[in-house]
Amino acid sequence: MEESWKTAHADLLAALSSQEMAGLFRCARRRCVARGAPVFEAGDDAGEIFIVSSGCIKLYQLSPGGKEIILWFAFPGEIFGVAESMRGVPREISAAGKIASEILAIDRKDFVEFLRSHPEAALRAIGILSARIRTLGSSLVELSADDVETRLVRLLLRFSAGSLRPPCSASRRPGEVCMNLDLTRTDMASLVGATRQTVTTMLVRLQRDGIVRAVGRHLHLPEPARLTLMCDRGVG
Amino acid sequence: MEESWKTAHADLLAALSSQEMAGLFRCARRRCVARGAPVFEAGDDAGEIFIVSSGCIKLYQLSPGGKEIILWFAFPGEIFGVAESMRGVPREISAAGKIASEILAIDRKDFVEFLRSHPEAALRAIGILSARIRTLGSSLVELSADDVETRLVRLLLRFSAGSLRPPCSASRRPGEVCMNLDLTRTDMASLVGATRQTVTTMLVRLQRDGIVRAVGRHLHLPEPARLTLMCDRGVG
DNA sequence: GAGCGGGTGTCGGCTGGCCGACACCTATGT
DNA sequence: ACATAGGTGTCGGCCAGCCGACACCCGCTC
Repeated sequence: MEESWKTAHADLLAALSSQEMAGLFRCARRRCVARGAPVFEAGDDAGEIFIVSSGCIKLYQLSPGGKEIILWFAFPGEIFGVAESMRGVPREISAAGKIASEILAIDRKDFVEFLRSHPEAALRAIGILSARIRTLGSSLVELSADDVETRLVRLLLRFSAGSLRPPCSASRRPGEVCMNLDLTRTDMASLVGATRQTVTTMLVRLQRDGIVRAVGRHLHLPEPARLTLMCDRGVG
Repeated sequence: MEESWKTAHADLLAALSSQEMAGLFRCARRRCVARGAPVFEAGDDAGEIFIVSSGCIKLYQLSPGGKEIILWFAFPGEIFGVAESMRGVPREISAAGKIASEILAIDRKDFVEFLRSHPEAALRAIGILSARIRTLGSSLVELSADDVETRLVRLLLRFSAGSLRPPCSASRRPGEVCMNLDLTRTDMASLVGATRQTVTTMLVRLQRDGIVRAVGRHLHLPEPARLTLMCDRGVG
């Protein structure tokens, strides 16, 4: 019954029979990715697409100035590396393991052939890409309209809401949600388009106000509803 | 021979036989959109997807604070309104005519059926969405890494490079490109994530430096190469 | 246990770009 | 001819957030 670890991006395989899935996986190569190790980098040939089987992959892009901007994380079940691959252009973004991970690599031509012969899967893929477009679009809007605090709060909500992983075992008060993907402040800064220092300061303030609670190495949100409220105020 | 008016987003129909295209268009309703008139708005039911047949449609999103952020423009041949429609959720963005336009509306279920029965078209659609993902991703990176001037220059290049429309008839010096989609300063500001005033100031400076040239109501870029250079400097 | 590297908290100075305000200039319709 | 509306140029005040710098803390390896 606990299906909620899946994200909106993840359901490519859901519509397939186990037989079809096996067909796709037959041409997949299993690959290990160490923490911090690159899967691909900007400029590489985009000959493969990937599926995360365990761990977490960081997708990021370097600005011309060398600053690293994290676009999103790919969790187990999600596909990544699709955009450039399906257009036949070199990689524009980079991917690396956030933690030690295991992924499946599939040749572009195999994947294309698979989509061609499985229209349902192609429609799924369209749905996944659509979701990603909306995520990016909204990030864009946030970035140019909200201040850092709001963006940060939204980030916290996003990464706890879906409960991408099982919640931590630490004591939780009723209603409290757990953000157990432990991001460094630098990661958060890079996700939110701010500096490490600013993020630190904001988080300290949020803790002081009882809006977030530090539990061991990660964070809890005692009153998610209050945070949601914080984000939506704007016009009034 | 002059095919270059098409954009990367536009080639959904390219792979189809004229017969297949006719099949798709049979279930399309032709619709006129006045300048400034809405096609759909955030919150609406996303029951249709659209194809621009003439004119130009502005796709934008309102921030909670009411600020309008332009995500992109859809030009003749391009499809829009796909993302929400393919996921079965209400519209999150809004669309309105930038100028008087004509569009085709297709019911979601007809479009899905079409994709299901035309795998090539589905693959095309995936390519189009992929391109859009990359565009949005890059905008995100720019927005959080570059200053307003750089972003503005990049915008000018983007909208002149593809020569989305035939160049203007005014005299052009050799090598000079024409940006004949006349955006207001406010539009540019909203595309670039800045205020109208800042954009104005920047543009005046760029004109003073001979980097852009005002021709009647729109702009020319005498030395596009120099602009490209401006954007790429960063690390060095 | 010394040394080191990566993550964190904090401070002050500086500034890009936001905000509000105002004057001007062209269309457009009446 | 006038009015109204939308687009443009410019100014000064102001502040959120950037930048550089430094001190601390923890876990790691040699």
